[in-house]
Amino acid sequence: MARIAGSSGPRTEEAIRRAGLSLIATHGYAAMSLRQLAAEVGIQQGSLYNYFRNKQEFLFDLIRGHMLDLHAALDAALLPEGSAEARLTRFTEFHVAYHVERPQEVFICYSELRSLEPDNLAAVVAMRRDYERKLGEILDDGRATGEFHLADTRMATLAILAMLSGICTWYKPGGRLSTDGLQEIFTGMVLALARGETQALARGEAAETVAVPARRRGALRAGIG
Amino acid sequence: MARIAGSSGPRTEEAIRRAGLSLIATHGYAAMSLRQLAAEVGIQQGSLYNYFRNKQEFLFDLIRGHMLDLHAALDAALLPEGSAEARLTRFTEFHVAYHVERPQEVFICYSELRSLEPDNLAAVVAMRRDYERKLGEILDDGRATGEFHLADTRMATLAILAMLSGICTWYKPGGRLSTDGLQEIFTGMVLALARGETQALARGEAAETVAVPARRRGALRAGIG
DNA sequence: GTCTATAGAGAGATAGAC
DNA sequence: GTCTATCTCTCTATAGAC
Repeated sequence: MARIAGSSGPRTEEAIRRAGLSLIATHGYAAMSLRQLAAEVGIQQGSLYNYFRNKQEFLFDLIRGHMLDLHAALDAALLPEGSAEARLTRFTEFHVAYHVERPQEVFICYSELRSLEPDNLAAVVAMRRDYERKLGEILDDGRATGEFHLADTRMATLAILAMLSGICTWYKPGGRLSTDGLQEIFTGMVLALARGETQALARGEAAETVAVPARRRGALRAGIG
Repeated sequence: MARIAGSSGPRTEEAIRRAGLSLIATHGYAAMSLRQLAAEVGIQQGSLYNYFRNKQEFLFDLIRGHMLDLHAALDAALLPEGSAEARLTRFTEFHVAYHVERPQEVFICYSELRSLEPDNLAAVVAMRRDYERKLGEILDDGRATGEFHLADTRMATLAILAMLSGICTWYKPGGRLSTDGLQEIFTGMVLALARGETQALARGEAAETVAVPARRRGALRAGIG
């Protein structure tokens, strides 16, 4: 990635941001060296410190910035009123579109929580709780009105978010499905899940206990040492 | 973690395995140093090389070993015949139980794929494809028999696996729900999702385009430099 | 099989010239 | 704002005594 010599602060900052997102999403925060990052941007490693105080702060800025964007975008997209089904549909459409639009940032926000120092982690977790709460309220409302039949709205919240957020682990631009197509398919699945009401039927048919066998022995390379 | 001095190969091996799972699940492969690992086991860092040739091989052994266990356990648990609903129920019960039983290993198998070298990654991805295929066949069969009404069975496969595998990111032993309780709740949600058939209803109500706003400017720390 | 000691490479971060 | 140079630390991996 060649670079025009000379000063160009804002452009450099944006280039660092983009290169960082890409490198962290691909290799992980701990595995990305600042030398790699600088090379990708086309500057020297020491110059990075004009843009952050240390590597941890860089990660936190990326994640916090994304969370702020996400919340602002969600608040703008959500329906303030309407049926729970309509609101859940809107939530799902938004969530899918956002994940398709910025898969790297979303992925990092899940996968690099472990790399945040305690204070930074706490700040991000609080924002994430808030996001979960907004979905949880829709599900609770829908259960109260009888639109949804969920055994456990907290589990449903986690299940729906995991299902939708999984998109950023496999989505590639230019794939078989458009954003619209993905929204329609996932909206259908989420609504079906929330409407539920048929939980008990099939379970009796296969309700023997499913045991998980014990771990194999000698897991590490046999024959060494 | 104190240790009885002297030789004890098999016990040391198991201790390394367990400490490695814990450290990698907590901090990640790249962030775990072999000094940390050795300290956790109670041996010196150089001694680890009696148990693996290098750090990468250690990771691959952990992941491959887990995938072998997982496949063997799934094959033992799956119903060879029966309705698609019964087979999907059984699949879900198994998957939930396995994730509750070994959350660390499962988590590593998702989160550390990025840390595998190309050949090792290819081997693991192939095993994972096989696992997805087994779920995909159940969904296809159910759609053929009319038990399931899914717009896209490939998306449903990914969605169900993401939803179930998310368990290992938040499950802690001794929580509010037992394994049985989780199996029942998740089986209910998976079956409701698969039965579907109501996709188009609510969508018209909230079908305006949901736009994702542009990225904020100045994402990195303002005012530095 | 475990230990001590160390080689050799690469990491994050800083200083000062331009 | 960027560069070169370097400090200091930690990392993986190896060698050889016991």
